[in-house]
Amino acid sequence: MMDYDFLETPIGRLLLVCDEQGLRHIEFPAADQGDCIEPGWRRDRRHLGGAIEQLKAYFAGNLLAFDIALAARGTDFRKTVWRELARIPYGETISYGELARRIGEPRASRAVGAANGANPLPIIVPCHRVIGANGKLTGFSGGLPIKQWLLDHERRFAPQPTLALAP
Amino acid sequence: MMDYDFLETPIGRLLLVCDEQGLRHIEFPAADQGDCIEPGWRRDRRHLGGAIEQLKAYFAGNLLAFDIALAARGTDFRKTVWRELARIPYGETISYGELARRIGEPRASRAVGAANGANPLPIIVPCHRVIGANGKLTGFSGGLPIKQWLLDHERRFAPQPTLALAP
DNA sequence: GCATTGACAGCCGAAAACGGCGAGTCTGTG
DNA sequence: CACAGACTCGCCGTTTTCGGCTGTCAATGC
Repeated sequence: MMDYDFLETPIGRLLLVCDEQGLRHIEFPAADQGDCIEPGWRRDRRHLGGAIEQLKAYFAGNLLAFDIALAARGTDFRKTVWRELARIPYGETISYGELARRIGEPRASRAVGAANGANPLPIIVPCHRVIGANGKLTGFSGGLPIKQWLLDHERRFAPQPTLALAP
Repeated sequence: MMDYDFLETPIGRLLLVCDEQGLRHIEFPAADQGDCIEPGWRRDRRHLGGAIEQLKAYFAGNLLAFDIALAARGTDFRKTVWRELARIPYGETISYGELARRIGEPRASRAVGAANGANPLPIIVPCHRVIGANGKLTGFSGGLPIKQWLLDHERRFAPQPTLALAP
């Protein structure tokens, strides 16, 4: 049984989908003109409450780490990549190659890019924190402007490490 | 001498045909607009009693294996396939390729599909328990919805193996 | 009559194409 | 010389494509 509902955010309307096990899918319906809603789903936010609350807090700048049940489907490799994505702290960015190294596949940077593109839970699984080795943004399911917006937003609210200047 | 009669079931009206040796034919007359009845046949359920009783029990969920005389006509290859079909247990499914392997013709999966399509005794010879290797249903003489119905029905009444979970 | 062909309720493996990359090279500018 | 941009090539997982293998029947062509 799949439930869904929408959430209005500063970057547009989000479609959230979940089943009994957790959140399955987040989409930017503006990107696709279609509704992306399949027959058999029901509009019901009872099981989406936690996700909606945390996303609201995230966009308000009050939440640095999500904690909800996720139920993303994918191959083993992709799940490994997504798990590693979740370990990148709020406000930080790394390169595709660095992520490849972190999962022990130092030459799989390109496959990491593909796995990033297949991430079904953008924002919550922070694929936007991965950028090119040269600093360029290079791609995002919701469009590069949204990726930039998310990074700016996080840079604004990230806890600044106390500056330790030499006297 | 051929006898026939009809039977009302949850999936529609069935036409049953038999001769002295056993059941010859089962049809979904709704699918074809014609009556499928040939001149010379007589409407008489004396020799169909066993089949009708067992089909009723099957649809009530009280019968897991048929036991009636069958007189299906076909080539040797088809009869081999149909015999193998009858060995698939209630509530289980296998792929066309798996059935081909079981009859010792590992590369004849496509021919198995054709033989399935020529099965004159659907439901009793359970061609509905054969599905694509990817899990899709792909075809059934009475229409895919009925195939799905039969599989759901059997999954509901199949004896569940006791779950042996690690403590 | 008899051979040929094509269409089916499929499957499997190999090969190729395709990305939200990266490191290195080359080239044209100031 | 420093440097940005275009280009090449190797790398990797995933998806798509493709050919070949089957029995039967109906439709062809001879």
